[in-house]
Order: sequence, then C-alpha cells, then structure tokens
Amino acid sequence: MGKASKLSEVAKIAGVSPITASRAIRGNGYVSEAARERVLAAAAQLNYTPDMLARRMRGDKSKLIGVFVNNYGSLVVHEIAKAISQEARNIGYDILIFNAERFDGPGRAPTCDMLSKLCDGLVLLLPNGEDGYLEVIERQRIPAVFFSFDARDVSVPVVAVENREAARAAVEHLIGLGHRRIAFIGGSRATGQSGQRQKGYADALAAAGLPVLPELMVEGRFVQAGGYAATEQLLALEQLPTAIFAANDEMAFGAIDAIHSRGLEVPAQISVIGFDDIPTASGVFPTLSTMRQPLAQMAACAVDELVAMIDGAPVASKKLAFPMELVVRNSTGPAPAA
Amino acid sequence: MGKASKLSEVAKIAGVSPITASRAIRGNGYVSEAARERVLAAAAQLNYTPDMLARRMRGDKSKLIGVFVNNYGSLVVHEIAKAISQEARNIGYDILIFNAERFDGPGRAPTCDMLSKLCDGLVLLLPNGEDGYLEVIERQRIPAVFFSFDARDVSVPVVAVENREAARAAVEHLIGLGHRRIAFIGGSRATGQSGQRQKGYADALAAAGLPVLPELMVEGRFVQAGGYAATEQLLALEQLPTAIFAANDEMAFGAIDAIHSRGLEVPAQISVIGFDDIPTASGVFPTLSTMRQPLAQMAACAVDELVAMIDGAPVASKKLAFPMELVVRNSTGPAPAA
DNA sequence: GTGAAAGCGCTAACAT
DNA sequence: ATGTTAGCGCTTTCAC
Repeated sequence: MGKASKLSEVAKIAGVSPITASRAIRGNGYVSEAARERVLAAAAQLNYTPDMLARRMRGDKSKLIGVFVNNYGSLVVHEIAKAISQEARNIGYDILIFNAERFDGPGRAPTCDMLSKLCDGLVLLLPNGEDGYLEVIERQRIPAVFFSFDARDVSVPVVAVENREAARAAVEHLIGLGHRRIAFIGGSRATGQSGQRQKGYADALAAAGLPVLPELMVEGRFVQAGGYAATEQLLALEQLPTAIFAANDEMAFGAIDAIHSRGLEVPAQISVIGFDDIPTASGVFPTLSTMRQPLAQMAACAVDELVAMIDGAPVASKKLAFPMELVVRNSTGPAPAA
Repeated sequence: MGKASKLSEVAKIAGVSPITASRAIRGNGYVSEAARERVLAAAAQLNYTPDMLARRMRGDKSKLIGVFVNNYGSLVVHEIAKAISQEARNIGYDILIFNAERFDGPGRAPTCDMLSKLCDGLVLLLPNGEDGYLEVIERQRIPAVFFSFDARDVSVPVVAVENREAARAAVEHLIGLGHRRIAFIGGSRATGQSGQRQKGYADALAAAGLPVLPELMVEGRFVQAGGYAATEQLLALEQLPTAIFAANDEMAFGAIDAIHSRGLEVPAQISVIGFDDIPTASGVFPTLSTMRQPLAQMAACAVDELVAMIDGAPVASKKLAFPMELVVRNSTGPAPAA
C-alpha cells in the first residue's frame, strides 16, 4: 500500500520477465493470451502505472506540451493558456505550465532544460525578447512555438495577432467617432507587442492628419493599476484627451476606473477602447469596446504547428499573424462637442 | 551547437572521468583545484546543464512544487496559482501547473504519477472530491496539500477558508441592510465549498428568522455566464429578491450584468455580494462588495506545510481554515422600501 | 584525490 | 512466444 509499484514487481507476480510484462501492458509485441492476462491482473492488483520519467529518459514521447509563461499575472495569459490547453487536449496532449519572469535565471536553467526534455514540445507565451533562453531554444532546435511575440525575427514559428494593423483599426474607430485628441497607454516592451501597437496608433493618427503628441503617450505595464496611474497622468493635462486607446483590456479597466474616480463619464466625456477582448470586457460597466483576439484559432494553429514539428517537420522561421476584429460596445462614443 | 551536452562530454574535454566532473560541478566531494577549473571551463564551453530527469530518477530533489488544477477556467484559480507561485519562489521552489478536469482519467494517471515523482510535493487546487487520484495521494503518502477543498476529511493537510462562517457573514451584511428576500447562487459541488457556503447562507437566514426558500437558491457553476443565467431565473420570479449572494465573484459579475440588462439598478433595486475578492471586483462598476480571501497568507501556509513534509515531517490530516473579511463596496445598499 | 561498478525503471535490438 | 543484453544520464557506494 506504500510507494508506487514497478514493472519488475508486476512481472514477478505474473511469473514472467519484465520485458514480457512491458509488452503485455503496452500491447506491443507477441505475448500469449495467458501471459497477458496474468500480467494485466498483476498490474491491476498492484495499481501499477508506468514510470514516464524512465520512459522519457529513453527518448520516448511524453504526450506533454510545455507552456512557458513569463507574465503569469496577466489575465490574457490565463485565457491563452486555457485555449492552448483545450486544443492540446483535443489531440491527445496534456499541458504543463511553467511560470517564471525569465527562463535564463541561474537556478532556472536546469529546470527549463529538464522540462524541454520532458515535454515533446514547447509553447512560449509572451516571451521576453531579451531572455537568453530563447537562444537556447533556437540553437538546440527544440520543437517550439512563440506565442504573442513581436520583438524580432526568430528561427521558430511565431503565432501572434496583427498588432500594428489592429491598433490602427482601434484608433480609426475613435477617429471615426470624431475624436481628435486620442491618448495611448502602452504596456511593457518585453514582447515587442506594445511597440507595434504604438506604431499602429501613430499610423492612424498620421493617416488622419493628426499630430502624434508625446504627452498623450503613457505607460501602464499591461496591468490594471498601471492603466489607472497612466490615466491619472492624462487627466492631469491642461487639455484632456477625449479618447484613450489602451494596449490591453486590463489597462483599459484601470483607465475607466480612473475616469470615473474623477467624476467624469465614459464614454460621454472620454471614450476608452481596449485590446484583447478578455471575457471580463463584456461584464464590466460600461461594457468595453476592444479588439478581439481570435484565441481559439491561434491556439489551434500553435498546437498544430508544434505537433507537426514533434512529428518530424523541420523547425523553421514562420510568422503566423492573425487579424483582429473590432468589437464595439459601450465604452466608446462620439467625441463631445468641443 | 546542436543537442544539449552531457556530463560525459564535459568530462572528456576536461580529461577526467564523469564522476569527477560530477563532483566538480556540484562542489561535492574532493576535487583538485586544477581539475575543478578544467571541468568548469569545459562545462561553460559546452553550455552544459545537468539533466534533472536523470537526477530525479535517482531520487534526488527537484525543488519543484506541482500545482494540480482541475478548473483552470476560473479566475480565482489563477489568483491562487499566482500566490502559490510567489510564495514558492520566495523559498527557492519553482512551480509547475498541471491542468486537468480530473486526474484519474485513463491516459492521465501515468502523467500524474510522473509529475508526483518529478516534483518534491504537490498542491491540489480545488480538487474534485470524487477524483480517484485523491486516494492515490493519500495511499502513497505523497507530500501534498489540498487547497480550497471542503468536501470531506482527508489524510493530508487542507488549506481553505471558513466557507460556512464567511457565507453567513456575507448574508448577515445583507440582512443588516434591511434585506429580507435574499437569493443564493451556488457553484458546482465538486470541491464541497459551495455546499458549505449554502449552509452558511441558511444559517444566517435562520438566525434572523427568515425562511429558506428553494426558489431563491439557484446554480451557476462558478462561472460568469452561469451567474447570468441563474439571475435570469431569479428575475423571472413572481416576487423578486432584493439581494443576491453569489458563491463567487465571477457569478456575481454575471448577476450584475443580468440585472442591468433588465434595466434594473445595482444596488438601488437589487444588491449583489460576491465571494473571493478577485482583483476585478474593485474595477467593475458598481464595485463589488464581497468576502476577501487572504490568499497570500493561505498560499504561504500551504507552501510551508508542504515544504515541512518534503523535509520529512509526517503527512497527516490537518485542517487550516482561514477567516474571510467583509469588503463593503458599492454593489450592496439598503433594501428598497417595500 | 580519483575512478570503476552498480543501479534508478524502462524498453529496442538481438537472441533463443 | 519469451528472455538477455545493453543503455538512457546521472550519482552513491566502495575501491585504489
């Protein structure tokens, strides 16, 4: 009743050699009906489960996908991980989530290394472009996909949204509503996505002949509290913006909160649009206009790419960018009459 | 530049035997200064990292805590995992999150088994009371802690909140505001927590001499959409409740949403109180009154218990129940004059 | 101070 | 149809 049992024990009870027991359990080679039954019975009796560690050490598949996350705090990360988990499950893989700010820290490298061996393939979520571990992956040609990454070209497939184009669409929505003084709340620069979104913001303004003003571009670290603080900065300006484009939904929530705290109304006085469309976006008040990320499709694509590599396809550079959809809800409205 | 390098390669370059290289790298036995330096240089040159899989197969510690999650969809789970991750990190452990609805499924058992071997200890988050894997853990005396579980007595430590008492406090808050017709939205019964919260709800009503009405007790599976649907049921009643107690915040969001959709106001016409106090609770409008779970403390406690067991303390039944704090925000107010 | 042997649990390849 | 050998990468005896 104590520790887990091993194959040799099962074999002994069944009166066969370990390898025969192994064959019987995996239904692999030739095993007589009689022997097979004795083995299976013994296994059941001992509650035997094969040691995947040992199997994996021999190089067998583990049917496990590792998801490396470096910003577990964020809600999008949660949603993405959920989507990947579902997709993986559908095709017979389980996922293991490993969480660290960086993967190249001193004590962390062996763990990453171990997990990369344990898992058949890896998905790196929002990896930091400067993380040294990215190079390890590229160098060792480990089957891997980067998810939501826009920092630079890499030699593995990258699944992401069309950050720049989508940001532009968000801002064009605001411009279409008559807004002329539009602020941008950016996130941290680690994955390169915020930078692209900022470019899209500038693209839209430029196309409409509007100036790109430094005082209207603030930073909120992709977190709600950061969005709140960034918005307070904006609300302290001489001339307030009439609309805010936040580089993710969580910062948009913070922005709305800050605006309400000042006794102003959304969208009557200031419109707010987010980015990502996490589930909460439709549950808050006012419901949040935002750009929707096709997470399920992206997750499916990432998993498919990964499994292809696991099954032998070469690891190659490949950019899979998904378009986003504008979701208009109640946080954006016509610009107030000046 | 290809695959990861192994100890024997390092040893060959350094001109020593593998075991000497091993000693040098771990700084363990006697190694001459000269040999040590050559080994370290060779290791650096080859980018060598020890294979934890192989180490672990020999029974060494991995400094890894496994977090088994069976309802990854929920936001509380995300918060709890984050808290545990932080605590673990503080004392030199990393965490690995494994996500499955159940852990006793056919293909899943070997993976669970493997992870339980790979990790020094396990935290089971919101485990399903009927999951057969719980018994495996109890039987094999694997160092483990159950987190947010209230289904039955088990032979491992359990870290949870005082579900029944806290639920009672939430409802007493509503009663104190003059509410007499109070509804309850429960979650799924898997962890036993919803049941305890429902008992607390009934306790409070009974203590105030109020009837416990079946039509006021509905089910929302702990998810926002479920809370929405459950509230629609309540809003279809002949006589509406003036307050709703939801067994978690996400269902409370759904409830507020449903109420708004009917053109009613929170809390003017119907008060809503949640349970957990996830971060979004203070960002929505109206801000959500709820019961706060002392997550950081709970996580610290769980990790401490676990590490004690990893370090040799016996695995024993132990109930660690934390009190919750009432957080009054803007979603609860005086009962409307009948 | 260093190395050889043995073994963690499993299975492919090669016998028999 | 079954068993033997060998080896995945590492480290704990036990020798020298």
